[in-house]
Amino acid sequence: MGANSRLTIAAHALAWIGLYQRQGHEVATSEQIATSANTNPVVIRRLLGELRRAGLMESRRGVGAGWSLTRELGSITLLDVYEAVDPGPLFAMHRALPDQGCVVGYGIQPALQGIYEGIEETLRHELARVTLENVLRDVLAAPRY
Amino acid sequence: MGANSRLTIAAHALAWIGLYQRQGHEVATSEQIATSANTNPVVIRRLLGELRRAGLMESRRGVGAGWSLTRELGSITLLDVYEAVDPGPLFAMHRALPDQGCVVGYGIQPALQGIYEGIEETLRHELARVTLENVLRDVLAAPRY
DNA sequence: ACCTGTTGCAACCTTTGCTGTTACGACTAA
DNA sequence: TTAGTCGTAACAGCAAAGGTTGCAACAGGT
Repeated sequence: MGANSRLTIAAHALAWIGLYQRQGHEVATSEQIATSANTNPVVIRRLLGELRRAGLMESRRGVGAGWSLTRELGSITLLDVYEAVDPGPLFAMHRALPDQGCVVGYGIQPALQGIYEGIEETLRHELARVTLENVLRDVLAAPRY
Repeated sequence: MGANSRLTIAAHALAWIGLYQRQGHEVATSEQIATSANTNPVVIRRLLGELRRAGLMESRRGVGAGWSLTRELGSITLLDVYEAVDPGPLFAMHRALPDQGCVVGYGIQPALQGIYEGIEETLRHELARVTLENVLRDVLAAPRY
């Protein structure tokens, strides 16, 4: 499957910023987050831009600029992040319309539509059960050697 | 997300073959299924080949060749089909290893791994609740005009 | 023994989406 | 005015999905 890492990187960034703010800093830069996630600052800015559009973040420009959270980590769920950065359905329909003269070709899309919607609703429910606070707790619980 | 239509096309093919066999035919050809799904026979043969590897189908060659089910539609679930044609995780980790010297970079992958596994387990459970018999019933229940 | 219809499979192309990178204007604190 | 950071466009590289063509392998009918 064309699985991507957008949810992973976004969760990483949010956990990083949350921890950083807890340590007394006001804002975090895309450069700092990119270093931790081992990627390019522009990738981070693009993702955080989508989170800002969803109301989860705000950014300041100019000298001493950077990113900050608009809510506590405990009130942000993986569902909020998922919907912000990973839109679109889990399963795609046919690329070309099936043969509408065939009984199966005619009925398959409505049938699968209903089934897929139920499954995606369950997925959203699961994502909504995990907060970024939970994620950060698990992150800090990783054993160090 | 890079959603693909493999599960959709495979379910379409299975429902088509199941109905066709119920009408007294022994085998179905990739040509017939491709016509119903409005795609190329080779695409169908590739997908059905993966279902055969999973033990859900068998194929005959030569004149009068084609595809047939090895089980009743009622004993095939969407999970069987999903695992046969759509392997790999739902969410990807970072492409490059995060900074292991950073607390978040160090703990993020184990943390997300555990969370993702739970979510995928729930997804599999949901897929397992739907049989191809259910799918075919819904297909035939589509209103005709 | 040949002909015919179908699968099995390799090779290639196009499209799409994600990721990474460079570049540069916009903005703001000092 | 300067310096540091965001905002965003543009482009390249890569991978996966889907479509297409071509052909060998196979098996039933004649």
